[in-house]
Amino acid sequence: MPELPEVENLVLELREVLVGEVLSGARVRNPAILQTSRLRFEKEIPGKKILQITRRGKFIRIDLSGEQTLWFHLGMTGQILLSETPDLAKDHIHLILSFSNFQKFLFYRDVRRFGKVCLTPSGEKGLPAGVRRLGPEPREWDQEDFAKALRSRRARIKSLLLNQGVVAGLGNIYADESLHRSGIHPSKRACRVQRADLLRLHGTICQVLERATRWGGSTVDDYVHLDARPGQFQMFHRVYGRRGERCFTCGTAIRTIRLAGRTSFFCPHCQK
DNA sequence: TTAGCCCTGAGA
DNA sequence: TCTCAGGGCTAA
Repeated sequence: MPELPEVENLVLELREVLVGEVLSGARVRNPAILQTSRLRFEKEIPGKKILQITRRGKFIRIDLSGEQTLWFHLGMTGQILLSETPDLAKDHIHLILSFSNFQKFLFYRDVRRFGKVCLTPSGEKGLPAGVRRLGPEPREWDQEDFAKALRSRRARIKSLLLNQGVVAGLGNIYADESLHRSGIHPSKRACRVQRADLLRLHGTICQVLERATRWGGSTVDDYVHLDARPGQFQMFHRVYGRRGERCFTCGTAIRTIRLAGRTSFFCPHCQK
C-alpha cells in the first residue's frame, strides 16, 4: 500500500521523464475512479503541458498548463505504470494517458479501486477536499510542536499517526515501524506517552521515511516503481507483516492487535 | 471514537 | 465459501 516513501519515489520518477511533455489524450476505462466528470476529463486533458510534478501527503500532484492540476491518490493497490505499448490486455487498468512526443503511455492500474483521480483548477481554491484536510508532513513538523500537539490528544497513538489530518503521509506500515523503533505501544493513549518519547518518535518517523524512500519504498503487495520494479525496504521491516516471528531486538514473538480498523504489529516486550 | 463501506484476490 | 488485507470517508 503506497505511503509517503512509495509516492515520493513515483513522483521523482515521473518528474524526470514527464515534465515538459504535452498530453495528447486521456482514455477513461472506468469512470468510477474519477472524481471529475469523464466528459470534462477527456476534453480538458489533450493539449495540456506538464509543468511540475510534486507530492502532498500521499497525493500525487501534476500541474498542467491552463491552470489545471491533475491529482492521483493510489489508495491501497493503485499503480502508475509507463509502457510503450497500450497494454489493454492487463487487468484493472482504469485510465490511460498518452503524450504528443513522449513515446510511452501512462497507465493507472488499481485492483481494489480505492484510488482516486481528479482534475481541479490550480491554486488553493481548487484543492481536493482530501488534500485540504491534510496535516503537516512529518518533516514540516517542528519536533517540539509535534510532541505538544500529540500530548494534547487522548486518542491512541497509532490512530493519530494514521490520521492524515494530524501527520500527512504515514500509513499502516510506517506507523508500526516507527512505533517499534521508538519503543511505544501502538494502543497507548497519546496523552500518556512521555514527552521525550514523542520527541524521539518524531525523529524516528522522519528517519524511517527517509530510509524507506532511499530504498525505493516497501513492496508488500502491489506497490511497484514506474517500470514495475519492486521496492526494497520490506527487507528492513522489523514488525510489519511479522506476526509470530521473533523481534530482532529481544526475541519475543511479534503480536498483532486491531486498532482503528487496521492490524497493528508490535513487540510486547520492546513497546510499552 | 468506532463501525461499516467501498473492492478484489489470496489463502484457509 | 468464508475471512482477511486496508486508505479514506461517512454515519452512528
